[in-house]
Amino acid sequence: MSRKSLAIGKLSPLLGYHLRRASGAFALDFHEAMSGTGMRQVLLGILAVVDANPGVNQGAVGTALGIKRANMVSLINELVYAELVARVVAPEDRRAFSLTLTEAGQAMLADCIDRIERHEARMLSDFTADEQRTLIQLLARIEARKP
Amino acid sequence: MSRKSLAIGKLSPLLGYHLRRASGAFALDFHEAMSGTGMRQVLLGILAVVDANPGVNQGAVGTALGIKRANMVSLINELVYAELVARVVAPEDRRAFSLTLTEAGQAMLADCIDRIERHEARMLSDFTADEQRTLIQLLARIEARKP
DNA sequence: TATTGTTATACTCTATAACTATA
DNA sequence: TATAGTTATAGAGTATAACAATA
Repeated sequence: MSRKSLAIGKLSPLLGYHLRRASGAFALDFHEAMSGTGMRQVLLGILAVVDANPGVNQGAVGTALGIKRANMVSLINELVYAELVARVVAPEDRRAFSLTLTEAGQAMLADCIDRIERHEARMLSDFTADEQRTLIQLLARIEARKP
Repeated sequence: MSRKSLAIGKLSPLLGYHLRRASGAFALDFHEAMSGTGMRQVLLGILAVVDANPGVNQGAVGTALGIKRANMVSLINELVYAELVARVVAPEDRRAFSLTLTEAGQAMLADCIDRIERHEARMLSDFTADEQRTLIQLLARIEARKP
């Protein structure tokens, strides 16, 4: 029965490979954790950034999260349609939209953050608090390296 | 001119968020590094696993890399069509395919690994060797957590 | 002219279900 | 009946280019 697990060869010393696999594992469990909420990783990112920056422009949210303008459109449409985000023309620049969370959006964010905390605790159950901090700090330095 | 960068709020302590962003940043630079080769992250993973396990079955490669059987089909087709992978019916199980790298496949893998090493060196230029090892080890523990 | 958001579009990755041929 | 691979299909993320309205 014991199926010998395969060698990954030249992939093993490559950080990019491990990043991809670890990120995929997290995404999969994240997806399960969100079951029933309708939320996905991108949407939750947007909710969190709008929450932290009420009145922020649509484009600025995209920039903060690495989402292209063109792709923001339908994502924001989804959130507005779900009545989680309110979108009004920005008074000081009528080209732009000013975004805020609705009450339902705030409740959704709070619920999802709860779920995510349990999901992360599950994924990281054999990591010390120190290891978790180290990991986040190292990853944050990689993100920052984007020119 | 200085555009204030936006707060990411409740995302900041979430490991999953940082994993996703760091993995995305790596994927983007990986893509540039592969320019002209026609290789992508998944395809390179397959080449590396076939290289490390000559004669391996198609399904086993998928399992090792977390790729579903159904999705392996067109990926292997691509590699066979590009004459990087040779696919023959497995002598001991005629349902299965036995995969090996062609000479062109070995050359492609070698070229891409060179490019990837430069790409990773670029992404990790301000990381010590110790930090890189730590990061890989922590990530590998997350991958292993997949049930 | 530059910027904000929009539309249209295409490619890739991933997922499920139903099928075939071998075992 | 179980497994290896296949087909068809759908959802999601991301990319580019051309456009309208506003600055």
